[in-house]
Amino acid sequence: MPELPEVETIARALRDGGGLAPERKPNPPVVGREILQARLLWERTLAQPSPAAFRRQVKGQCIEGVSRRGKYLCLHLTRDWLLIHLRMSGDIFVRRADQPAGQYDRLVLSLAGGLQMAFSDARKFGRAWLLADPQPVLGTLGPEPLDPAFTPEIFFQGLARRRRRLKPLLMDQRFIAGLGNIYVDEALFLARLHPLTPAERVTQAQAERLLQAIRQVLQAGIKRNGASIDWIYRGGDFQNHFQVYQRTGKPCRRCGTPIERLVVAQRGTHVCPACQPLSPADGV
DNA sequence: CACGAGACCTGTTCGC
DNA sequence: TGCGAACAGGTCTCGT
Repeated sequence: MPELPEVETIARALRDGGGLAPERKPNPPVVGREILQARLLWERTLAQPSPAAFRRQVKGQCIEGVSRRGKYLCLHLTRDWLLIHLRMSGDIFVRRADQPAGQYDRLVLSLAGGLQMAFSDARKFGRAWLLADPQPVLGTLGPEPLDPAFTPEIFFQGLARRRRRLKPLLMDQRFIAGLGNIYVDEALFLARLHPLTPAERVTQAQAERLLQAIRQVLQAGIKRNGASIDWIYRGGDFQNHFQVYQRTGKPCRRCGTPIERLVVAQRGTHVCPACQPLSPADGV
């Protein structure tokens, strides 16, 4: 599920209060609350440290703040950082302590004030880290796409140095942080660039357009509380505004040409063949 | 350096 | 109705 806009939505709800129960009913913020107890229901969810050390260390710490870096949810505790990556099917639910556990709960924190915060994850790909220093995990991430310090010029220089195709490059979290399959497809459509375009072939003007498109789709996603598809991550609305993602065969909203689906880097990829032509020189 | 395949997992949907 | 295949928002590792 979660790409940058979905994780940002969750971070804001944890910080400011908001819809995080399975039904997305408003909840009080978890910031400022003490962690009374941790329950680990699927051990491999914890990347670091050991389950015993985790339970011992996290107990009694207070959630001082919540932020996001790339697709990581970052809980700033009294002494440590609790980093959570939702991967494909993860979500965070806040409920009253007396409410029943969710079917896919993997890690549950009991909080002061009669609340619990659950890391739920049907596919068990999600991971959590408890670290004094988050740098080893977050340090490999590329720039934040919405950071004004990340200029079109820097982006263009980065593209010019790479021979990779645009789609796998934009999905690479070391190159740029936070984009996944949905938002890459949407951004490439907006910028009218084919996913197989070699990065080094992108002109300065196209790079500017692409960065602008990336920011536009991310901001639209955040504004609509993320995208909800299938049974995972409910509450978002951005899925109703997709231009190409999962619109195979449907008419392009710009030109009417049927949207095509191809596979790039083993991921389903959606393009308008008319709006996003691939130069013959760039091959397939 | 870049790419593809396979792993890690479970659930839903589609075709026969 | 049943059953297997395909597919799903991500990332890591290995082989070429």
